[in-house]
Amino acid sequence: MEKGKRHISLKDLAQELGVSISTVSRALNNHPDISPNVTRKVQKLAAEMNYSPNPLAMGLLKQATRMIGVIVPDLVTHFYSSIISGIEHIAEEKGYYILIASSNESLKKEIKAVENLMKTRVEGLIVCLSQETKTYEHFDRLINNHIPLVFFDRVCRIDKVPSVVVDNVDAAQKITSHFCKNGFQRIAYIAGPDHLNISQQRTQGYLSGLKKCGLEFRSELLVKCNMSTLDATKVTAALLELSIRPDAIFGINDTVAFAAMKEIKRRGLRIPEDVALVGFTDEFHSTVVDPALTSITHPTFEIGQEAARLFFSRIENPDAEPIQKVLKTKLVIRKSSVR
Amino acid sequence: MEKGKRHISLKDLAQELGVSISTVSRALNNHPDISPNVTRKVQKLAAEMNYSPNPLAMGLLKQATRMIGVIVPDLVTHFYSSIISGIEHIAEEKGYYILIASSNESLKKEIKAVENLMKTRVEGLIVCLSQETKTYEHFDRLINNHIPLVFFDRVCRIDKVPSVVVDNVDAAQKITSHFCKNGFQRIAYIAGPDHLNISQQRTQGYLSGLKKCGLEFRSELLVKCNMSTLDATKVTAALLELSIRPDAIFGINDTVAFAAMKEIKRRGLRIPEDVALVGFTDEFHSTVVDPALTSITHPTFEIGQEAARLFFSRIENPDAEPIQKVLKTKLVIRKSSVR
DNA sequence: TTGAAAGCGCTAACAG
DNA sequence: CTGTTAGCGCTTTCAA
Repeated sequence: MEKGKRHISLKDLAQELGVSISTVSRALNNHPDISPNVTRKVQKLAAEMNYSPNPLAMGLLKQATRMIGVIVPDLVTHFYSSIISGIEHIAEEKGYYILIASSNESLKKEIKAVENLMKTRVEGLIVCLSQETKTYEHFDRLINNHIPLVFFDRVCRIDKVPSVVVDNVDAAQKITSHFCKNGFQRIAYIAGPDHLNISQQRTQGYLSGLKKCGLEFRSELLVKCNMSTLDATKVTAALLELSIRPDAIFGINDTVAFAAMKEIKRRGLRIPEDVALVGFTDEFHSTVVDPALTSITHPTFEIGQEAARLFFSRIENPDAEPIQKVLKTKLVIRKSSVR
Repeated sequence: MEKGKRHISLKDLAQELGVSISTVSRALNNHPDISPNVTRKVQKLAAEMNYSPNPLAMGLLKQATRMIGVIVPDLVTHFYSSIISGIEHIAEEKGYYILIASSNESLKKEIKAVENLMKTRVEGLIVCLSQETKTYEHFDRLINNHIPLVFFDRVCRIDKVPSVVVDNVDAAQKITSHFCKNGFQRIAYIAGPDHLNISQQRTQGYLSGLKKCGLEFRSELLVKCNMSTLDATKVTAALLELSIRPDAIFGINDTVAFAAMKEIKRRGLRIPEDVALVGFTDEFHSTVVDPALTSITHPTFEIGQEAARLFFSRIENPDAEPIQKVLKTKLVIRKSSVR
């Protein structure tokens, strides 16, 4: 069995049976014109010889590769892996494959990923913006060419592109209220870059949460970081060194929450006695740390599924108004935030 | 720009320039026969019109899709995601894409994944066996058909298939010696299923480690689990309930180590004072738990890179003797194992 | 130096 | 009911 003959083709079947290629093709597709006899024979042989249609040939013919490109900021955090699982789940049902690329939180790599994926003729893209992304020409090009596109979590152009997000305002508000109910008064928030929708919305929820509880907003308690461990550690340190330090902190995501936790402990402060802590993380990580971290858990798998569903409805109905799915998060209360 | 004309083809370029398709093709490939003039003109227009060759057409012609199938037991742990990153890194250099499938630790899904990936005409497979996999017909078929195959971490058929593993014997021995040097006497080991090479080898390292330190092997301290959190919790509980309980435990992987940690803490025992703990995990998880977990860290990214390299040398030289790359692990000592 | 034609695997319009 | 033909985008003889 040498190279080049690993897969059998319609031709092989046709030769074997002494009929034409088109007859075989029709029989395999249950075309009504073909006699039941022939159909049966063809399908039997195809099964025996383990025939499977060549997707390259199909793709070339139909101009459809049944591939979706997926771009995520990174591949190694649970958040994205789990979303990818969700996407894959729906894609598989539809007989689609996904091609995964990571932007590594870099705009340059994101642009490159878009280009590369388009070169491979994926039918469209499902994307979470990189942290650096503030310009959108690379997506506008797709939009103008009517190439199916869906954003999730970190999104843009929502008037033109379907998207899946969680209710970040609500989530941040839940956290603030929770702190408040538990008697915390000086609630700090470590935010991300301003241009990211998730950061803006969580800030908004933080502010409205404070107001709802009748707490005054103090600008020194709202700090920004670039969501790296290093930067998060630095801003946490700054918070803890305030003349009157916060008695509660919430971090915008996993990385930030864990960095904060380490820094608080490193300084010999106790959680939650000295400083309470809440993050946005997943089930697994939250329970493995000590103290177990109260956190907002994202419905990651569902986010992926929903994004894929939006993608397919886009393929089927390209001209429909783009919709935005907003999923609810859950606040899971653990030790890190209750005295 | 309606559907079906998103990409421009050689034909488009040829028409625009009033030359034949073959001339365009040659010019683009810098064929020496073509006049420098024409070559220049063609390449200029191609660049302007943003031409990129259709990989489907190429694949059909060359019977090579430039795609590699990757099958991992799961997508959501750092270990595999990071290995995938490594594979992707090398694949990208070579202009290859990877198609990822997860077996979810199930043999049935693994077989299905092999089938599906082969149907998409990937050029070969890079695989880590599922936990359930004890039979290998689905891989033998590939081997017999000379389809490039590489295994990593959990491997089989190593006389026929190149593979990448870590030195598990050495790693387990390191752990045992480390415990011993720190004065621990009753060292327990939570192993995985017998048919997995990683489990066998680590058991071997555990045993030789004990011997080297002059410690006697006690059968009640060597327990097996199926590497699920549930099962790991159960066997940890059993260990802790022994009439004379172990003063040190090492767990075969992340899941087991964390489950053990939780169970130890749940019973009010202190780590490392009452029971020391060591695991096989990655940097991130090990430092985030409390106490920080001494652990063997895998060179995950490199494992992926190495696997991809083996894959390509397989493609280039299909008949070479398959080799096995053995990578070294590192024991990173943290609080969980030193008194 | 260039063009025409065949063929990779498949479907579909057109003829019988 | 079945075969012939053209064509998806590309490379590569073969001819000119």
